[in-house]
Amino acid sequence: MVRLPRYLRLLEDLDPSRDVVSSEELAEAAGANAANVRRDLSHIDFHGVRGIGYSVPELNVRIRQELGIADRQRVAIVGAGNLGRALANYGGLSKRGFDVIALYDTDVRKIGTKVGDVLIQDLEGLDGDCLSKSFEIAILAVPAVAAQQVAERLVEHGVHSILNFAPVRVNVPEKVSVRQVDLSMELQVLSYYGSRL
Amino acid sequence: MVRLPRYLRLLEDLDPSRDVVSSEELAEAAGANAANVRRDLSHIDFHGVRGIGYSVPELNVRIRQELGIADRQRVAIVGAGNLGRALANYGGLSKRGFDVIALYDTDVRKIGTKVGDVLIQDLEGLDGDCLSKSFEIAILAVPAVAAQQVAERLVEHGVHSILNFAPVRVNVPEKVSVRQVDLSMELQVLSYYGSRL
DNA sequence: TAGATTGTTAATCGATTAACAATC
DNA sequence: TAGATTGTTAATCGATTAACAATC
Repeated sequence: MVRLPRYLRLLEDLDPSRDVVSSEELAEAAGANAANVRRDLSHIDFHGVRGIGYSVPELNVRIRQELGIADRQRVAIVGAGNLGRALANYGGLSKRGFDVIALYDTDVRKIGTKVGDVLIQDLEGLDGDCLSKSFEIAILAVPAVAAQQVAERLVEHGVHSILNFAPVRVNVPEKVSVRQVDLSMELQVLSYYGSRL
Repeated sequence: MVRLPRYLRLLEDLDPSRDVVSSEELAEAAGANAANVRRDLSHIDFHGVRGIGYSVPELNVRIRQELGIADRQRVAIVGAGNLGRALANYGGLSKRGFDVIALYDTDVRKIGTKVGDVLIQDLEGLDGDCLSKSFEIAILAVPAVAAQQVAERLVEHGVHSILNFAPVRVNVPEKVSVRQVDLSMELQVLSYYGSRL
């Protein structure tokens, strides 16, 4: 559920000495309602103590478990353009348990160079690479025209979660989950809400 | 409403010779239901012709109107790090009616240089700049620690829509609308859906 | 008329939340 | 016991959608 990461964020930001947190606090951090939080947590079968609150470390573990990020996750980025490079450089990912282990491009001038610690590799090599260092999450940062084709290749190689920054919807089998981040659509929605204030 | 930009995207991608579109097509493009589409459009008081469909050019105009993007929108980006630069360079924005007219940073080594066509300016100059070339939308691409402070300054200068890429929620007055794009949270949600397939 | 597609009704579903008993 | 806070009920609200009459 979409609020769990927000609860997790609060837990991480909390003073390390804190060992309990209330539904009230979690609600505020997530922009939700306290009853809502209690619902959510009881729904993932996590329980607090009446009159006290929820155990911070236990909740942390439980949410990570639920999100499927108990272990560090390996991520590949496809497309070493401006956006792909920015994402590869973004330190926040590692802090949150995601390791960018590969950056793919088709431009021979880029292949072999590095972005931060990450080597840019030939997209053609995807097949072989998958044998050694596999990843289940990929970030698509390629031009719109290439997105569908690349998505299909990724899926072929066992990727089952795609975060798509290309401004087109990609069609993938049902077993693959995709999230679309489209800058211009975000701005349009923002403009919509902005225009009715 | 959040689906309008998706309808708009289809209209733009449609063959220019097409002059009508059905709720069925719009639904497919937006990942929604045809009844849903008809609801949405009738809700913004836009009507089609029974047995025929909706007029493509008229719907295009109507949606833009509703989203508040009938005219081109001026956007400023704050933060000329990797992400800010990537966003400034992203051609897709202009195509969708958004002009990046300013890129702010506090790093004296960056100020005065250009990213594409956009000059990097001193954040301190925000006040004066606002007099000449004002913008109502800003994209926050600064480090988490600076986000709140910068957001407040933007709001002071009349910005009332903020797209926030910094991995913290910013607190702003009610009259300001904010959208949060948090890469690691997106990945966490993605992982959640991926892990239950 | 026959075919197509809208606009709207009515049913359904899920998400939200106030409220409060339970209980630490 | 008094105070705090959970867990859950029940009411409410809005979003979704099948279905179909309206009508081009």
